[in-house]
Amino acid sequence: MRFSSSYEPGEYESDIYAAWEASGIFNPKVPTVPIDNNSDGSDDRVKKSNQTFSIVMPPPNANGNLHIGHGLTIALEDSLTRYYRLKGDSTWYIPGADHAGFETWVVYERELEKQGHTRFEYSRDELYARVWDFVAKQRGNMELQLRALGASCSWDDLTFTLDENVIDRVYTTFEKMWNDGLIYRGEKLVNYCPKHQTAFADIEVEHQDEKGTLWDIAYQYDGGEIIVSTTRPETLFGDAAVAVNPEDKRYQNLLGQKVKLPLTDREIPIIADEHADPEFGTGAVKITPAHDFDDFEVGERHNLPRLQVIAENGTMVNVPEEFNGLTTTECRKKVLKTLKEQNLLRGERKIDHAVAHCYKCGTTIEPMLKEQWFIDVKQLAKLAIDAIEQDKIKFHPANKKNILINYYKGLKDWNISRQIPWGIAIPMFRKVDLSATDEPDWIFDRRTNLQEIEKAGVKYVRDEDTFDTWFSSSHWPIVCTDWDENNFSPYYPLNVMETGADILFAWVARMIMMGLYVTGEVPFKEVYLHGLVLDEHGKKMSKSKGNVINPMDLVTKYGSDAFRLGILRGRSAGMNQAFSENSVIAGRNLCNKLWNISRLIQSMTDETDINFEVSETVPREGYDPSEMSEAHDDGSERMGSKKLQNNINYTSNNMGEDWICREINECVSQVEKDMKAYRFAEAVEVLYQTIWDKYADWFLETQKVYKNIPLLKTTLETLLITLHPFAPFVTETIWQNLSWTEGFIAAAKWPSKLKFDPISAEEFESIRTIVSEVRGTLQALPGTNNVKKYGLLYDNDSIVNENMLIIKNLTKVPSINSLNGNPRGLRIALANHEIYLDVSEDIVMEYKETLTEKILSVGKELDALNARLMNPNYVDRAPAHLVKETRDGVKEKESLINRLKQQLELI
RNA sequence: GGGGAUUUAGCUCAGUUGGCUAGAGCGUACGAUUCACAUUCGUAAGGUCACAGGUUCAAGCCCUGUAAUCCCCACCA
Repeated sequence: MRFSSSYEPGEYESDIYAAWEASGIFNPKVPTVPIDNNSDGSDDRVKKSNQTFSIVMPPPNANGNLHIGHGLTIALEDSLTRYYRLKGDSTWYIPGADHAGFETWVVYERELEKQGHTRFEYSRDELYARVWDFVAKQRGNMELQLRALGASCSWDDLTFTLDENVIDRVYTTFEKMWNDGLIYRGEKLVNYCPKHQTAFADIEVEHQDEKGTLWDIAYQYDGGEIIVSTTRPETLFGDAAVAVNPEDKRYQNLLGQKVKLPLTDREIPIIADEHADPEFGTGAVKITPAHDFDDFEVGERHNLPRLQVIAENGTMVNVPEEFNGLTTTECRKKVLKTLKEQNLLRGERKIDHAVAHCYKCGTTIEPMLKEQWFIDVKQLAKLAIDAIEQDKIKFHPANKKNILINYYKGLKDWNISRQIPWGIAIPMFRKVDLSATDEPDWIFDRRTNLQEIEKAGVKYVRDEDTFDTWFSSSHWPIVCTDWDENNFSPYYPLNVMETGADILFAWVARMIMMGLYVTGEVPFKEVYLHGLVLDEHGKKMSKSKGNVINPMDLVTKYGSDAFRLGILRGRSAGMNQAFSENSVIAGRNLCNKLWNISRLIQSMTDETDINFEVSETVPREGYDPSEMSEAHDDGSERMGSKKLQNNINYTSNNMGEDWICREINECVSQVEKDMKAYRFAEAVEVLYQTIWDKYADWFLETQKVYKNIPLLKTTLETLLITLHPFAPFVTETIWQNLSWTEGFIAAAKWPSKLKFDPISAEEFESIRTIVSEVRGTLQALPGTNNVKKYGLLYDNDSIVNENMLIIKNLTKVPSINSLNGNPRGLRIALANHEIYLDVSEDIVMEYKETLTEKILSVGKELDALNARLMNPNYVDRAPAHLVKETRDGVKEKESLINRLKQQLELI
């Protein structure tokens, strides 16, 4: 016996993974043109394979640990990959690791702080080298965790986001964009975090509603004043105008009037602009083009000067002496105090307003005037919109299609500069010698390892900034599949892009634009987006709430398969859904069930081999999967219940065999459909039910009476292979332990359909009905331990007669005997067979009430069916097969009621 | 302000082009127990499918409206 009595995943998983990895089955095969695959019936998969299946892993942070979202990602992606591998496709699941520019930088900077240093003590190149070492030391954890989760990816092809080929590709794109005029350097307001001292894309900023104060300040002029409302009095030093709405009657006469900026000697004009909302505050608003996004636009419309008054470290500059160098908070206090003293502060009120925060440290984002590199996104967005509107990419869930199109339509130019050292250097060099007027101010050059280059005798220095990580990430499908302009790649576009719905805009949207721009093709044919994994109460997981579930803990506790099965259950595309340990326990139980099923079948096989040497005489050829085909409707080739020779115990006609073949076929088809439609939870569900409720609880119980070893083997193999994509470890472990299987299940062939006799299969249903009703009736009878008390009687019923042993085993009744004479006891009415529970009249009397209730409930069902038939519109308009179904139903219910009534009369 | 979702059993969710007599897992109750598995087996209870209208022979599903919950985008001087 090779199997221990329960499945202990920890004992096998790492060895199994190591064996897979060493075997090379995770590496992609070279796809080839199909060569006449019918003539010789050749089974060589590589030769036949002309299909590719490619998928990339959204690269986890190279120096981080996997969280629950990664666990879901891997469960989804690896199930797909393994499924298509079993289907015979050349599969390529490409793993990745992310330098995670800003994330890692934040961690590193904290590390520096702990050591009592700051980033400003080092040059950009020194910092880059230091972070590289830091990451190298941390790296590897997450790769081990990916293996523990069973990710069947091609490790030789792991791509790191700072690999040379990635940087090369990014520079090539940047150069192309530069030459195409899609890149420009602009002085714009950017979201700036004074703590991290870097700019952010709009998407990286988090808005939060906060209580704030709105102050009214008087801006005076000769003979009058205008009251402006502001939440940011400290920025008044940068004011360039006061704006009022052109429609606002109150201020018509003031347009063009110059007012004196408080606390200064400067004069600014009152202008008309729609930005000013007459309903808000006093209807007059101060315009600070250098420190507010709206004001920046107003400034552009009216050609106002942009005066910077807040420096990059968050302190005041270009302001009167007494305010200079103060932080914004200090400055606000002082400004308010001074205004009050000068009697210019006219009121204040509390308001709710949204404030932008750094998504990492929570510091208030300061809109800052900076020169940055921007991508003009109009053309790129159009490429993407066109492709999506032409359905070149299919979305799961489907509603993301329009959401994405809307996003592209409102997309603003993309700031790709970041002021952090940890990232890909921007390959642009600035002219130092401004007297060389004929030369361009900026030139593109790949030599970013140099700080300074010389071209045509002119010196240029490298831009210190690095790329936004999303700029390089947007090339991910291109770089992972080794696509290039000359050779393309048979794996590009990817079959599917699987990632979190939360980065639809940040990543998916940009990959689509970039893929189309660089290759002319969409980067993937389908997109599957998963939602957030919430805690068991449907709340977001967070460290502060303490409800974070670590996937690796669950893997250790219950096994990788249990985790995968658990996290896939009850999950559908794009939805944020709850997750609890219970679902993992259910998965673990399934693995254990399968383990014990296999243990039983192996022991049956061993026993047969020893006692009867059946393996020599069994008509095994009938079950060779390679020769299996669709079942014949006429049942002419009935393989499921083929009798075994040379063994008196086995000369049976077990209809459960045909039935299980039918059910397994149905299950396999359903899994195929579900995988095509990305319905992972449904695929797992149907497998769960087939394996447990049908195979173990019914079929195997019949096999304890009549063994059909070849069929047991075939059906077990079929179920193992079909479950393998979702539970790779336990299926492989079993496969390796079974005495008759060869190779890796991970590289096995997807099962073909089993042959069976549909009539037998259907007849087995009535056995199931009999058994269920006997069980139910026994439970409902008064007293306990009824199972042992009462036998069954049958009258002239061939189905019961032929399946007596099976019924006996399934119901556990002590005896089944032919009824001699008049019927007695309690009739098992549902299945319409002549079968009775041999109970005394007293017991039957006590059952009377139950029987009456049953008649009533069936009567209700009958009434409902009849009511439908009484409706002439139904009979006329509903499809014929439904009407027939209803009529058959009526007959069935009527005869059931009759049988029940007869029973009642007998009492 | 713009957009997207969700609402079905105590909990978490299925329910695909309308055919439903609405399912599953967990939980609950009752019963079982040597011979694959207590990580087990059997049986059962549990639902006005959020609400109100409409379309249809037929609505959990389609249409209109309402309510609640959640998410995204933009903006809030």
